[in-house]
Amino acid sequence: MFDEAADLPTGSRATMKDVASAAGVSLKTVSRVINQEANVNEQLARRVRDAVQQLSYRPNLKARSLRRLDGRSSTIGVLLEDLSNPFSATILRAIEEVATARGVSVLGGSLDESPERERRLTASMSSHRVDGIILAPASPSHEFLAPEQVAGTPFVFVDRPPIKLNADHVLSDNRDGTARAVERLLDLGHQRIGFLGDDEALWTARERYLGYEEALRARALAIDDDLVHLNVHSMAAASTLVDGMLALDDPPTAIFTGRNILTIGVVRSLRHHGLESRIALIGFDDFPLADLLVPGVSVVAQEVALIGRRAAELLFNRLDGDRSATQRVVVSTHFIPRGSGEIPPS
Amino acid sequence: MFDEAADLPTGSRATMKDVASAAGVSLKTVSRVINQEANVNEQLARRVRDAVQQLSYRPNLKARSLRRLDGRSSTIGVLLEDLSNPFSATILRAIEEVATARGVSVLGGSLDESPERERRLTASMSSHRVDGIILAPASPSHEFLAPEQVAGTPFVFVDRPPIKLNADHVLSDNRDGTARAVERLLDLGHQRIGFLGDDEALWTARERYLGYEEALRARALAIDDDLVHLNVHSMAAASTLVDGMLALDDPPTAIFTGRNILTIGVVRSLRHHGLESRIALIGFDDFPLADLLVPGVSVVAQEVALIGRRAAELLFNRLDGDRSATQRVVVSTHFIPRGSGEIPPS
DNA sequence: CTGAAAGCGCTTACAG
DNA sequence: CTGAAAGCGCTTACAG
Repeated sequence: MFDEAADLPTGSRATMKDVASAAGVSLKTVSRVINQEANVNEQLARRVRDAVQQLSYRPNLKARSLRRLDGRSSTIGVLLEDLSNPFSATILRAIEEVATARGVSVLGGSLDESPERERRLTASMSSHRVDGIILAPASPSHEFLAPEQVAGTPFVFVDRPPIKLNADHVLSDNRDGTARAVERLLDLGHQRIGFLGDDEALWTARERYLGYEEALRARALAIDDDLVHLNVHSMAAASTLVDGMLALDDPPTAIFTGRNILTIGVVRSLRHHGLESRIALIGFDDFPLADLLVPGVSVVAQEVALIGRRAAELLFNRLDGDRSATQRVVVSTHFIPRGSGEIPPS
Repeated sequence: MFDEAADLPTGSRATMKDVASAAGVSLKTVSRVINQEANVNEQLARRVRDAVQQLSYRPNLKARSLRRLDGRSSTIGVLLEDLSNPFSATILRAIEEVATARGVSVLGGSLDESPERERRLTASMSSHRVDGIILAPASPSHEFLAPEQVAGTPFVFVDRPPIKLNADHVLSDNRDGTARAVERLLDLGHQRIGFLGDDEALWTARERYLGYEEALRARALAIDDDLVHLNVHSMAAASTLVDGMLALDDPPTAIFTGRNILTIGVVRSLRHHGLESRIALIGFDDFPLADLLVPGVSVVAQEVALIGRRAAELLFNRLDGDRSATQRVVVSTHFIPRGSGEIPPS
């Protein structure tokens, strides 16, 4: 079983030099065969390939990229919020698809909304000399990445735009998607529409709130502070806030949630009060089984995989030499009616 | 904004040599400071640190690992089924946690049940000279990895054991977990329990079926072929098969599903027939919102993050020099009662 | 405590 | 078409 590697001591790997002497040719000839350069005698090439097989030789990319003029490592860095959440996981997978097709590997990392982790992991990626970085940013300023950019590492931001840095980015149309969904509720006759949103420090949370505000303003409706809650971080907090809104003298007839865990919190509260079929609900972000709940939960869905793919395409375009102006790509959200968003005011 | 990097031409990075001349010291002194070796004059060290800052210097890990005796790249490879599915994503994240704490980066990849992709991506990891590989395998034999192992790359398998290769692995107790859940149904008085399972080629699918068989045998109950369906690949297929079982003269009073998407297919079918509160259901693998369905879906849950963590720990133990015998770690599943599994036969 | 030389495994730039 | 020498950015092994 180990015969093929018997020529080398255990624990060490064949080098190009080993292949060269096994094949009885020079180092350079092996390099030519490995890199599929033209003009190699077929007989020599054969001997080289046999030796490669024999020794289980694997070219050392670190040595290659150290010497190559372009210095490419065939690696990109992908830093997202949390690789275990479906949003980040889907983006990573979409990027991986594009990268693998080009023979490029992906170094992944989770930032957990920590600016400190963002600094540390971008520095680490930089030490690995990745060819480029795709980043769903966590920090309030990306000035610190300017030296990396100048040194030649292209950055593409996803989900949130860069701040104090000029770089390509791919975003969802958070504001428009929200405004159009809220308009639907208004069209059904709802006048009192609650809003629950995530941390105001997050660009996406602010944009979604602005979409809500925009839709109400367009109908000349005032914002009722009793119905608006920002900085809601958990499912439980969302439930509690809805409990409170339902106890108002003039409770909402519809609710819009700016994030899927908040949507689920609202579903729990409405169920608890037996109101899930009386009060309308639309959530931003789709989630699994939303269609199996009763009623099905209507959502503004993001094209998550498309966001990842576009980001990867932008990055590889830059690596292919595209020097044109920085791009902002906006990926459209789409509304999925499932029942909860189609309930009229009662 | 770019002043700090002004000393170097755009598109190039500072090297240790640049830092050395900026600080007016030798290369070796810079190396000492970067690697935090003792016995460096504090004044020189300061000058070096200033120059590092000034030039935005980042040590080049590729060059470092090329020269270092241990050859470590501070990178591990993680190849899973599909980085976008919650199971793989959770494992990846758990591994990342352990790796990051040690300053090690993670190269991730999806195998999509393709043996060819497994070969290609392990070879790619090998070319990147990762320090070790964690693998949820897709191929029917892992003999081809023996040369990599001999060359010194440790492998840890997750979710499924290695075949024709001796390597550490971390598994769930698929068989026991299933047997114990089916026993619960038997204890409730169920005699006709349907089983829906995934592709028989998958080790986990076979184990879960064996658990079902074991539980029935222990009660001297015969397996009824009309109630057992293996090689069920999709939610829709599961629904259709349940439709068929329900039309039998002697339909099942309970169903066990070997995978979460099959569980959801069964829920759909039972609902369609209005039987979700009449026929018991237990699924292998938890899924989001299982508790929000009516009735809640009882499941055999895996400790997914723990599987990832254990795998990472095994791998780093090997990298730390552990030469003891190959280990099999079995992580216990646990039953979560939510209602659907507690329905008695009618 | 500091540094000059050699070498990791490749590719580059030249010769022949 | 093939190969010997130099060098990528570091660490190692020695001197001083």
